[in-house]
Order: sequence, then structure tokens, then C-alpha cells
Amino acid sequence: MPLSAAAIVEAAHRLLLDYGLQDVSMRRLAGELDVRPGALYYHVPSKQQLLADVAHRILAPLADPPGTVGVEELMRRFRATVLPIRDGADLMLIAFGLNPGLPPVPALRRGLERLGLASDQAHERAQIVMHFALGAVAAEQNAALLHPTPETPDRETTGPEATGPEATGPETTGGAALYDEGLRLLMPTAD
Amino acid sequence: MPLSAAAIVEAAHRLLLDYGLQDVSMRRLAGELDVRPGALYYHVPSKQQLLADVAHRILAPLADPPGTVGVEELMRRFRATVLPIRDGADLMLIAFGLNPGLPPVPALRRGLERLGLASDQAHERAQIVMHFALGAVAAEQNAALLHPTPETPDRETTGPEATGPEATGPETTGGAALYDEGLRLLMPTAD
DNA sequence: ACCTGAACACCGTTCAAGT
DNA sequence: ACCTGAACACCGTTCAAGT
Repeated sequence: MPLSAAAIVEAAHRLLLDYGLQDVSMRRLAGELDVRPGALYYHVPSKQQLLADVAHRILAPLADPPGTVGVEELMRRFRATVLPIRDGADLMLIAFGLNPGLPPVPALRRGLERLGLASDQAHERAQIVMHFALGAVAAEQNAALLHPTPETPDRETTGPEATGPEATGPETTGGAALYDEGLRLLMPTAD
Repeated sequence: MPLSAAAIVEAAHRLLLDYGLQDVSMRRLAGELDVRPGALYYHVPSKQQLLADVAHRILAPLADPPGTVGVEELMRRFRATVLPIRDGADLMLIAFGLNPGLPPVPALRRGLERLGLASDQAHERAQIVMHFALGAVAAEQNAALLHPTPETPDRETTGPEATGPEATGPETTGGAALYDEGLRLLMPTAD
């Protein structure tokens, strides 16, 4: 088969999961697909759009949570999805810049309305929650990359139930606890 | 004079303010300073460390706010400082990864303690607030860059009182109002 | 001590030309 | 229609050698 946008997105996704965002280059991608770099541009308009498509694929499971999952659980899943990807939050920041209505957002809005917020309020609150989530995961990933704790587990061979680090922080609260607390503060209350 | 770390940081700072993070390359910096790229590495260990030093310079005014400025005002100043710099939030994300105690953070902690939080609580809350601020400014900048609103003012020739965009959002609340609301939700209350 | 020259191993993107 | 070849204009970093 001749190569296609879908095949390129899939290869980029694999490269991202296996090596991280830094290693997803158009040239490396071309190598992986056994074509010259220029060939990719017949199928995708730019690296940026390609990355946005990859992000969409990754976040698709958060589009319509099965049953009625709570807002906090939804956002915990967002963190769990993005955290294991190297520079995953940077990718999501790019993707949300291109398309602010990406997957967790509509479900987040609906969930906030279910909690009593009017449509406008829910829209606003959803953005605030997303901003916090993106900042928190980005900070957590950068901290881990830049001064890494000894014994990074390096997921691989771990089953699908692998959730994340939770290495006992040096003087800070663990990333998950901090994140949960932030979510809690941003949840609607009678105020 | 022979070139120095300080001179390199200053040139990088100028390049950042004038052209944005994308144009701060070691090679371009070298050109600006009339040396070959390798010369820079005699004075700075890496681009990453250089950028962290530049970030420190930029955030220095937020280290000890004159008088006793409120927490919300402090964080508004953080936004106002970072927003006019192209990809400023990306830079700050790098910088805070390297050094989580950068300028607004200690003042933020002190301010939160003044509002009644115990030391541990203030530390935790400060991180949460910083995560939100970083995410919010990063999202705002990416949105502006990726699908720019017509008539970007393009600061320059504008006086020192230039504060920022505030273009009437299409369907969303303006960036400043959204940011302020996020801050408000994260401020300590009796709960 | 401080810097150059030159290399190593890369980037994203374009586009005439081939099949 | 789909891809190659080749270029354009770049990257960060290292390091022997010069002064």
C-alpha cells in the first residue's frame, strides 16, 4: 500500500510512546516508514498538524467516558494518560492550542454542568481546570526529566495496569496528591 | 572585554524579548556576539542552563514585591511579565523544571501564609497556583500563536505602559478574566 | 585563558523531476 | 498520483588546535 496520512500518524504515535516527543522527527519518521522525508509532505501538511492528530488519537478514550465518570476521575485519567509519555504535556499544549475542544474538554463541561454549573460557567471552569491540568503535568514531567530521581522505573514489559511513578517526593507532596488537591479546589461548590 | 557568562545571558535576554524563544539559538547568539558558536561553551554549560538563567533575570522583579503586594496581584504580575514574551511560558516551564523555587514562588508562599495557611499548606498551595499559572499562560500563548486573531498589535513603538492583548474573545472569556477567576478559586478560604 | 575551525549528528520544509 | 533527489536554511555540542 502506498503510504497514507493514517499510517504516518500511527507511526508517529508509536515513535512517541517508545522514545518520546524529542525523537518524533519527520526524518526519523520517514526512516521508520522507508521513504524519503519529502514523501511525508504529500500526506500531511506539517509536523504540527501531525502532532495534533497524534494527540487526538491519544485522547480519544477520554471523549465519552463509559457510563458517567466523575469530573475528578476524568481528569485523573487525563494525567495518567499523558504522564507516561515523554514530554506528553508539551504535546498536549501544542494540540490544545490548535484545537481547544480536544477530548477531555467536552466531557469535562458536561460533568461540570451535572454538578450544577450553568453552561457559561461550565465552559469557563472547564478551561480553568484544563489549564491547571496541563501546567501540573508539564511541571511534573519537566521536573522528572531535568533532575531525575534515581531508579526511574522505565515502563516497558509492564502490563496495561501500569499507572505511574508515585516515587516518594523529597520534600514535596507526591505529584498525584498535589494534582488531586488542585482538582478538589477547582470543583464547584456553593460560593 | 573577553566575553562572559553575564554578557551571553544578557544577549540571550535581548534576543528573547525581540524575537521570541524560537530565535534564541546558540548559533544566532554567537553571531550577535561576533564569536563562533563553540566559544559560548567556554562560558555556559548548555543552552538549557542559559535559558534558566535568562528566566531568572526576567522573574527577578517578582522575588520580593515592594511593600506587601497581595497574592493575586503577584500572580497577575507573573502573567503580565511572561505573556508578552513569545513562548515565554514554555521558557518558564523549562526554568521551573530546573529550579522549582524561582522568584514568584517564595513570595507566593509567604503571601499564602499571611492568608492563614500553615507552612506545609502554603507550600502545597503555591505549587498548585504556579501550575495553574504556567498552564494558563502557556495555553493562552499557544492559542494566540497557532490561530492568531487578526490585527495582532505586535508590541514595539508602544510605551512602557503596554500591558497586553485583551482582544474581545470570540466565544470565550478573555484570558485575563479567566486567569483571575482561576486564581480566585485557588485562594484559601475557610474550608 | 580564551577562542577558532571544523566536524558530528542532526533538524523542517520545498520542489523540480522521475515513475 | 505518489515519491525521490537534492537542496535551503538551519540546529546543539565537542574538541583539537591555535593565540
